[in-house]
Amino acid sequence: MFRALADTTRRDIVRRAIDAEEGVAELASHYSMSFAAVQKHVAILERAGLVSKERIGRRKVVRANLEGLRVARRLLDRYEELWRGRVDRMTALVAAGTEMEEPER
Amino acid sequence: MFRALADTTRRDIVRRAIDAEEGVAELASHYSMSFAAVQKHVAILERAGLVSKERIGRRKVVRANLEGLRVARRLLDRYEELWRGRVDRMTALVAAGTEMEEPER
DNA sequence: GCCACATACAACCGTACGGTTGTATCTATG
DNA sequence: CATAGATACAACCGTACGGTTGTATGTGGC
Repeated sequence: MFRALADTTRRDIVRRAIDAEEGVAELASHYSMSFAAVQKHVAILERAGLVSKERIGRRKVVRANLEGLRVARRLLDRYEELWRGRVDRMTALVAAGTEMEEPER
Repeated sequence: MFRALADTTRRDIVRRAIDAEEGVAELASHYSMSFAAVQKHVAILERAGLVSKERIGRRKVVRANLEGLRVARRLLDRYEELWRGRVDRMTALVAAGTEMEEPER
């Protein structure tokens, strides 16, 4: 998931896939790399659940997957929760009047 | 940034860095790889602004950087904004009674 | 059915990445 | 100040990744 988002081109594809309804070839036209390269990127994004393809005529339109993006965001949210949890625990510790046995080291 | 989060070990280090106050060596003890490898991971996370080190005695304690994590989350939020913007534009389009020239083909 | 278009996939290539070991630096402690 | 502890850094290695070209598959138009 994060691995899929790690590549600049792929993040840009996701961006385009959000509001455009482009096929793979049209997407590829925006970049200075080969069609096949772009297609591989799309495949990776698809496997990561960030994008999905729908056959329309002879094209396959690439659409961003909101739910997929939400999954990634939620993972980052978890970190913030952990952070908050840590702060809470520290606060509780202080509130309980508990001193640290080994002040620092 | 996303590249830094792309590695499993690094994400785990971030997780630990949130509530633990461990030095690089202590962090390394959790993983089955060499000390140097873990240190390189920490260096990458540091360059990405996700983590910072503070000298305490002869150790360097690794702490997660909340602001860094927020940056990543905000980037993902932007995608959702784009998505919403797209929906809004479509709604506006429909509201304006504008028909698509090429319905779908 | 045939041709052109759009996508898929395989084979290959250079390079960056995750890992190793070895050596240097810095700091506390005896 | 010598030594052990903790971190930094450089050189090297295998492999996965981003890119290429070439060929196959599938769909629409004539």
